[in-house]
Amino acid sequence: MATRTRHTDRRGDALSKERIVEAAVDLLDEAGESGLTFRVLSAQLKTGPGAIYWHVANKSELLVAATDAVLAGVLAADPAGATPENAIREVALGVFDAIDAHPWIGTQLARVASQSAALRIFERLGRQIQALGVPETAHFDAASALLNYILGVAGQNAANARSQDPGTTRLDVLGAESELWASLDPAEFPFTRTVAPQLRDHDDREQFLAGVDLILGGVTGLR
Amino acid sequence: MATRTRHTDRRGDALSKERIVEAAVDLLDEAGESGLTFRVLSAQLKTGPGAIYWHVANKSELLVAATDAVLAGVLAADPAGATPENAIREVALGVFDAIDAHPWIGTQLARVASQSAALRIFERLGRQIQALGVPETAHFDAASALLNYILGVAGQNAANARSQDPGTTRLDVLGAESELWASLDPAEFPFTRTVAPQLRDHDDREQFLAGVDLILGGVTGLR
DNA sequence: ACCTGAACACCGTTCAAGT
DNA sequence: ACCTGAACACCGTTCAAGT
Repeated sequence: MATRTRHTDRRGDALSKERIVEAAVDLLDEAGESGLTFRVLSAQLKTGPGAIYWHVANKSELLVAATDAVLAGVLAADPAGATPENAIREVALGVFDAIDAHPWIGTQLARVASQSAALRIFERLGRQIQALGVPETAHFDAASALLNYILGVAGQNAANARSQDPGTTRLDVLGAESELWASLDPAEFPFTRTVAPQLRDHDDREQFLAGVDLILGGVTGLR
Repeated sequence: MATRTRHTDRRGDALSKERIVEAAVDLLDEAGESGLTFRVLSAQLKTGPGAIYWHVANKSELLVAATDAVLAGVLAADPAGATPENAIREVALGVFDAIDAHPWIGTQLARVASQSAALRIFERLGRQIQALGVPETAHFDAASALLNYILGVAGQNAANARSQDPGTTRLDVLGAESELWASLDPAEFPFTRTVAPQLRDHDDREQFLAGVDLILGGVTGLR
């Protein structure tokens, strides 16, 4: 009745896919996407780069596993929203906030089609779409539209995070971007210039939700 | 009154940013994103890798310029749609088709926030939103939602293209994916399984348009 | 079975030297 | 002003050799 398995955890530092993924997530969070290197990662795990390949096929698989690991937590619980609309907002915001906390997830989601993480988001969204009482023929398109919108925002937020100097705040970025928009050629960019002042004090999260609501509005309009 | 400039085009092969970008686009189209290398590119241009750096700051700038070059054509003409809705569909489909022809554009658009190409798409969309007759306060959110949706699809389509073996057709991919969906755990993926049969004979382009229409439906519902 | 770490085949980028 | 191409500082990945 020994509580420990055969010989793996005599010491707690035996290599495993979980430990590798965990270390990769830490590295990505601290050093960003360019900070994840098999050399740095293996040094952190006190081993050689080759050892990682015993547990993980390649870097791409490692990134997928790291994304899954973080999003698993977010998507574990069924959304508690009282209405399907609220449940969808909840799922969307969960992904949004996860990307806010771990920007590299955004890059990963935007890059890799039909990865298990994206599939799980799709499933969650679809179930709530089914509860919305719209024609069945519209379910697939509706869930797909929501997913693609979420993945689009994911990619852009990740890009924003990547281009930010460590010191700058979200407000600095918006201010600079707003000035850039205001300085565009009025003949070529009339709309963007009109909207520039709104950029400075808009809230990314609220605008993200507004987009979700526009899609929801379109879907419920089919009833 | 010589028609040729000082000494640059004595021969037509003098290096310039345009020629470099042109060669980069060709290389990206033929060999994919991983095929674009400063060594291969400079060999194609019959020069050394260092020469490129006289005209282009780095690889990232080259990719941005290549994306801009291709999308400039797509976004040059004002959309001819009779209604704002149709004009928006036209812009969206233009981007969609450009990505279909040059998948690497999708990756680029999904990766780089506020790049000039994305800004031009945003502007085009926004102008038509203004013509839609919805409250002004909604214009920014509406244009942003459309752009993010388009960029999300862009990223996924690029990812699909990247993961495809050169031989496989779109139908092969859909067939395989449909089977994968159908084989998922019914307890965990009820919605995705329900929708799996629709995947096999659905049309990416039509589903893309359906998503645009859902957002448009949400926006016009604000009137 | 699992780990080690040197070595391979690449990258993007720099820079002294040329014209 | 513009080009050349060797060299630098990295990568991901492999693999013979160890335990």
